[in-house]
Amino acid sequence: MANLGELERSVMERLWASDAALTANELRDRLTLVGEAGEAGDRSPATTTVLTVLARLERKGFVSRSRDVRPHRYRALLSRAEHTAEMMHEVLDRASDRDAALARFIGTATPGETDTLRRLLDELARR
Amino acid sequence: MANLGELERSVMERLWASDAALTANELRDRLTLVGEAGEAGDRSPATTTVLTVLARLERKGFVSRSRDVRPHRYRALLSRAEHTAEMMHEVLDRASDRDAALARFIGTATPGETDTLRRLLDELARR
DNA sequence: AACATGGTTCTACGATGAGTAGAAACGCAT
DNA sequence: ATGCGTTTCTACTCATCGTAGAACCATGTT
Repeated sequence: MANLGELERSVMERLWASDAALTANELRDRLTLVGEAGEAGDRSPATTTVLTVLARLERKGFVSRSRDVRPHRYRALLSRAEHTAEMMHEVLDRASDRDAALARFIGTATPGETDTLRRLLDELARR
Repeated sequence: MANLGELERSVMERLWASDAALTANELRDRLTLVGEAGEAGDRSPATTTVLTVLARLERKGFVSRSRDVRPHRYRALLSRAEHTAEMMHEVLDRASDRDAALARFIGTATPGETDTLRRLLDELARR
């Protein structure tokens, strides 16, 4: 799975943050590009820019589009959590020495993360 | 951390697989590009190509180079396991809802993986 | 000292991906 | 039929990456 660019990621972020499917214009309004150094106020990208990015995200399988309503509506295919988990598995699967990688992962995890993991594994066992 | 290209990844793979630091030529010998469709036999990239890639990997902080020996020797700065764990943490940190992401991660992990995780967390607690 | 030889750096080209958005085509309400 | 918002097409720029020749450099040999 190809990695996303900066604007693509921002778009996904807004889609993930919204329960409802959004239109290109709604997305444009929610997007704020970081203003250039010598500039005041942040801009938004043009609507066509957002549409281009959405088309690419659709082609890559990250968003789906409702073509039956007139301003097309877009939504993320996976939740942010699902997407993150998938990425993590992908990274892990790419490593040939999974156990060593997991050991490192646990070894460098925060206490909060290890707590969460313990709880999750317990729940899993209890079922 | 920028993601790696295909050749860059192959080079890292050989460095990870080798205990000793390698020279550009040793790496070239270990690299086998997938031969083109209408071709027989696999080729290796030119040595200069390998050197270019190594310079880029050095700039990106993935490999270190011994400049004091004449054929320079290159080695990976992180082990494959360390690198994988770092990637996983990076992905996880990028998600705003970590617990949900971890839940999905555990929910879609293989039994082997959950076993390993349990063992690791036990060890961690026992210490 | 001059040279040969292999190693390294410099430079560059082509391909691809991503941000950007105008121009053109489209669909629908009036 | 016209107009307006929406969508697609096309295209430019920039960065990255694979690729490698040309030029430069270090070292041992003659």
